[in-house]
Amino acid sequence: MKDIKKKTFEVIENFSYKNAVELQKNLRKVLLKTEPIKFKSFPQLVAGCDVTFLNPYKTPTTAIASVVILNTQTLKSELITVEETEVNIPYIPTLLAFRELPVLIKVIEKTTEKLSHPIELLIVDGHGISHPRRLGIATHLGMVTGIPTIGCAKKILCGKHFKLGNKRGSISMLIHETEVIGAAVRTRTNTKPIFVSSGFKVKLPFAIKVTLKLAKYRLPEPTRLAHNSLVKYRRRLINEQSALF
DNA sequence: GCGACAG
DNA sequence: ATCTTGTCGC
Repeated sequence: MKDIKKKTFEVIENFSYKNAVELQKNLRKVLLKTEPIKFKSFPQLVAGCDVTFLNPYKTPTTAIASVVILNTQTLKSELITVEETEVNIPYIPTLLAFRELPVLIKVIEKTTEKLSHPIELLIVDGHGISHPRRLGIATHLGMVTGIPTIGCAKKILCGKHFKLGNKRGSISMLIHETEVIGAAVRTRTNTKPIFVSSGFKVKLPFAIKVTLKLAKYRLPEPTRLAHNSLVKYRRRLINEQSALF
């Protein structure tokens, strides 16, 4: 996957809409030749990641990313890593990955240095293949790092689904152009569903199973805790800055 | 042509 | 994605 990382940074460093879309289409072809992993047992540790920005409406700005390693038995975090990077690409629908990937790759590499084994499974805040070109950020990140990933988004990017039951565990397939691209999953009774999809090397049924097992609240614990850690980190950064004068 | 559009 | 108070419902 060394080549994929290189190509990704080439597009980011000389960014254009056309080149970004072209890379997604090429990665899609590679993905179709990739065999999913067979998980023999439920992983002991599952990672989750999220990104925030110092000023989300301004470009360039500072991107901050967090990875949480979660113990799936206790649902407690075992390790939290945060990293920062400058970003020059704005948010463009369907091209989110090009804005958030550099800081995510950085924080994942830092996390891996601290661990004795590679990350077995990673839940990403965003879509996997439930994307117009089937190449959302969760899929792209998995292909760059080689880590099996699951996409968990709070809103639909594309596709439709039938109504869900109101109870936790209710599911409805997300369909786009007659294809199943993911699922709307009710992780909490009487709460809006989230949208789960295969990212990299993980099949949809397992992605749904993991998501439901790790979701105490609306979002699965790995991504929820990653987001919480970023809220605290960002607040601290902003307080330090305003305390300077 | 128009609207929709993860974070 | 951020900011922001109270308010409603489980």
